[in-house]
Amino acid sequence: MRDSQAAEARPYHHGDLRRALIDAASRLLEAEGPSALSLRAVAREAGVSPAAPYHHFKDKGELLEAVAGEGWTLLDGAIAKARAEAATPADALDEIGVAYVCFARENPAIYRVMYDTARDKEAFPDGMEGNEDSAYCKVRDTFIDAGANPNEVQELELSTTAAWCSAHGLAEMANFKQFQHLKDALGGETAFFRAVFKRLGLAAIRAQD
Amino acid sequence: MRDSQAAEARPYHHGDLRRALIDAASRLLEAEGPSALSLRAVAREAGVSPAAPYHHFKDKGELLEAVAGEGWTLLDGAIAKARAEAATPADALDEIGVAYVCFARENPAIYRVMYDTARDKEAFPDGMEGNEDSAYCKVRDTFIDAGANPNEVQELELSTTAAWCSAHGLAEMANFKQFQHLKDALGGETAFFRAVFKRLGLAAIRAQD
DNA sequence: TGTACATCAGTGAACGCGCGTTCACTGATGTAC
DNA sequence: TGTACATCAGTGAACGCGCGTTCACTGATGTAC
Repeated sequence: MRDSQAAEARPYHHGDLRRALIDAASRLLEAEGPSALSLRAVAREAGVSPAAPYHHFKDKGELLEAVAGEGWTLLDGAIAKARAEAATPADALDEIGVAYVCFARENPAIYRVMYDTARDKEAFPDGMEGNEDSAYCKVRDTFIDAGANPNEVQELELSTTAAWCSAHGLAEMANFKQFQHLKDALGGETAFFRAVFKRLGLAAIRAQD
Repeated sequence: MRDSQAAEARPYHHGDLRRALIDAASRLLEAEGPSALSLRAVAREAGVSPAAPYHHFKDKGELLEAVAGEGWTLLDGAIAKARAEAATPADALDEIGVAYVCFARENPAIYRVMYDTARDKEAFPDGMEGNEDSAYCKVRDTFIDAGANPNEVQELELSTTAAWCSAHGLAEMANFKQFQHLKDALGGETAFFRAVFKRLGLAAIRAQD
């Protein structure tokens, strides 16, 4: 207990500083917001000298990418869960959307970092493209489950894109004051998200095929 | 021509420094990206001392808000134009979306600032709420033009929200590499945007009423 | 029309700050023999 | 099992930097008389 930061008497060698730095960054992000995130602050939060992170990350950007990657993994999980628990494939489309927006609401700063780094790279993270386990492919496959023709690849991609963009847009505006009365009228934030997706009629999209 | 920055021999009193600072900020944003935007850089770009902006803006935040406000005005205009030029009200819903995303594509950094400040305030800019001329209201009224029941206020708001969120989402992801093959297949970026909105079936939403 | 003076809109130097990163270093660990 | 030594993962001081903002100032403008 000789160190004010760490609960345990921290050994000279940390054990898993990489992990600890990512966690510290996540904590700081949610507590102070993205603009407050400096490498020095992360090191401070992890109870380590400002130079220590350089043994685990090339630079600040690489740490941020790691945080974003962690976020995408969590989001993948939330989407998979929503899909698995939905009563019908058509429901699953809405419920995946709800889960997506809820994730963004619960981790707003990490969500922001996820998209900031994605925008910088002008691409979804690697996992989304070739990876059949990616969240993007899960959404696409849910359209197929709901009756979309798997052979009409282009239509399928457009549907998936449309659904994904809607969810992202809603995630970014979810906290706007202008929506408060809708949330109240519908009985809560989650109900509001669900109503928007139902209104979009994602399930109806597959009927066009 | 004694000053390297300004083309004219600049008088001691600028004339309209407020305007010039907003323009300089917009220029810098698009040229260098949002992270490069400092008050000092804006003053430099405008050919003025670092302290000069403080006669026109309380602080950096107030300048950014002014830039964002300018952006919203431009976006309003683009939406009004798209609505006016569309062949039918149903088309207008798609074309407003296309115009929206194109605006974001043409002014990516300003668009980002617009939403960053909006998110910080947790609200659309003032114009969107009570103001019947706001872009948001224009979209809502286009749904009515297209056949939505103006008395079902809640449904109407949900439709407008759904459309708006879709457009924002697409705007933020428009440049992702993963969409390149769709753009190519469809014959260009604008065609891709249009296809996504058609796929969303915004016009079909009003048919549910 | 002329002049005194208040006000306005700039200047440029300075402040303290936290940042990302580098450096020479040192303590801890693990491995070859 | 012990020991020499290479390697690893930290330290903490220092670097230069650009930032937002403040300050006392000064040149330009406009207005009252």
